[in-house]
Amino acid sequence: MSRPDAEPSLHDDAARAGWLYYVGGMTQDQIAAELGISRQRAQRLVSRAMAEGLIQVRLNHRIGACLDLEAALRDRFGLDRVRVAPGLGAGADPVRAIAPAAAAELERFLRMPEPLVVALGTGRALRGMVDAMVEIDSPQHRLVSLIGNIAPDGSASFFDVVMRIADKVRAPHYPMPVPVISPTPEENEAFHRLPPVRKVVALAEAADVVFVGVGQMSNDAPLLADGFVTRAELDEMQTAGASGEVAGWVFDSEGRYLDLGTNRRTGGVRVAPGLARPSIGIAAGASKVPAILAALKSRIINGLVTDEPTARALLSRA
Amino acid sequence: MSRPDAEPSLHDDAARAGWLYYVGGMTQDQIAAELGISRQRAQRLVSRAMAEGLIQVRLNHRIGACLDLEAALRDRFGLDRVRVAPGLGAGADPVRAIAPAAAAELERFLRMPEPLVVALGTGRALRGMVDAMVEIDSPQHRLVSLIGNIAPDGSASFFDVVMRIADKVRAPHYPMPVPVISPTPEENEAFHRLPPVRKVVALAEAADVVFVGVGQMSNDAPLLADGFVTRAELDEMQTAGASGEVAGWVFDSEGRYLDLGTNRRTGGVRVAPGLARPSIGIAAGASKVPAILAALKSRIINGLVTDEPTARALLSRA
DNA sequence: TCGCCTTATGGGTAAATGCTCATACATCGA
DNA sequence: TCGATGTATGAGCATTTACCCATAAGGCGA
Repeated sequence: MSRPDAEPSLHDDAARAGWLYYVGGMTQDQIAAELGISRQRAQRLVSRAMAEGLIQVRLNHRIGACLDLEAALRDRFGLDRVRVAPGLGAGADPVRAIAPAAAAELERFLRMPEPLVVALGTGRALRGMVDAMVEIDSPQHRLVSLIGNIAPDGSASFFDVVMRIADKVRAPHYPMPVPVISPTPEENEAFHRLPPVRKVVALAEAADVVFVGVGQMSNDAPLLADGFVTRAELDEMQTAGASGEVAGWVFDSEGRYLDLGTNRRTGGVRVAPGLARPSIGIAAGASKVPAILAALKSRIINGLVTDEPTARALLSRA
Repeated sequence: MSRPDAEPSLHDDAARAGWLYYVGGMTQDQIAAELGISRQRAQRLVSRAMAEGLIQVRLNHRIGACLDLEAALRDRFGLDRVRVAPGLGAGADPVRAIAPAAAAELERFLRMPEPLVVALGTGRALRGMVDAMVEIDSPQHRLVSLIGNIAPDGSASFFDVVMRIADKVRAPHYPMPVPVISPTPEENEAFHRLPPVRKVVALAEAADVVFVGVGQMSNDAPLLADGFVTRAELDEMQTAGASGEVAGWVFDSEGRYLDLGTNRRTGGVRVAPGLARPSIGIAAGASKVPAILAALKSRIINGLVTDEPTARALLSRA
């Protein structure tokens, strides 16, 4: 029995209510009458539509101050693509601010007709970007992960961005079937000698465009919070000048990859600095400023999506 | 640097306020505090951002497209009630797609406490609607058929919708005890002179709400397939510009009833065009597009339940 | 089957929002 | 200079929305 959606699901109702509210400009009373439900239920549906990201809001105007910051960043770091989203005020999660802009930037590439290989890192920023994306049918592209998808506890999907994007664009996708960080260099190498892994690695290295988050290596490092490195390993790398990481690979304040600590056991593909293909960093937040700065200096990334306060901080420290 | 401390334009402020409101989820009070303005000004900026399209809202859900189509149909044809169900893909029976939506629409009326007279046509679409209906005890309403229930072979129930609905709502029901199409105008008139028939006709003409299918008059006409008209009669009416039919009454491409062919011998009640009471067409399918278009033009129906591809076709031909 | 636990529902209410209006300010023309 | 005209502002108020809570409904294990 193929009956895809015979009964209007909760999502359908929520989407409809949200549409009537935000697009149709109706009050919740009117929506309740229209759908034959109570006002409270209408309110819950509308709020659910927003919470689940069924309703997407974007700013269709470049605020002058942000444009100025973009131009300044472009000048100062020789960037190809820069987007600065308005800040949301202290205390707000900067991912909320940059997600729509990041999604728009990714969609730009996905809408190109010629087939592209898009390489992706992980992290909360990329996760937010994907959530803010619309569904877009682009089966001509290939999506490849830069970073292993096997977490320390063996679970397969952490912030598995590639899978989620692939859902939305219906494009072939290639997760990196290795541990994010292996216990020993030998085990890491063993994984990377496997032919299927070599294929994915080759694909990632040949990517036409790269989207990555940027992690700080201060005490609030995502690598530590997510259990990929121990406190001792973090200490060691901090002492050696670790400033940030991209796709799990740690670099110093000049953006030079370190040859120690977990860098000897990190799986997947390191984003090569200084290449011509677009390499877009998606990152915002005061604690990430030194890391972003370093990645920009060595051109691990040559494009940036960030928010207003982060942009200001980058310029004042540069 | 390009514009040292340029005064932020009104648009900039509006965009920023709208951003903080819709993306940041702040209250207008908080925005006012953040930007150092009065709450009223914040409110005006937010509302301006929306009015000028600085803030774009879109729905990231499959039914989003359907809602857009509904709005377009409502605009284009001045309809009161429109539902567009998501298409089920080529090859699938469109009745399957629209039946749940049609049932929901009918249930809306049946749930009303005040007694209604509901007039019904026949056809596969209405049959599907009834099958998709839940049982609902509404003895306050009366259900009346628009169309005769005597088939050419003398059998009484073909797609007899009224009986089946009545089963589900346990409401009094009034079949139209005349032939769908009589052999001669005289026989038809003889039936309609009978007092019981006149009562049913009067009831149908006073209906508070009408649900009908819409039949095409191309070579795959339901009237022909079900043996109500002969091939010769169909030819004659096609030559005269027949475009579709509602409850057995044939009309041209502008929705004007023809005065020839079987229209002179059709029993039951013709749905009068342009009345205020809801008259909901339940119809989908590529071959029905010209018929639906005609019925919409002359407002034989002022409401529509259809599916996505049909909705698109209606709009592109309109 | 019963009773417990989780989840959904609708009433009530405080907070937030949108609207109207009187007023202030500025611009422009006589 | 004065007045007229148009526009922006904030106060007050009606409407709308969000949240809390008591209760009902549904699911699940004993």
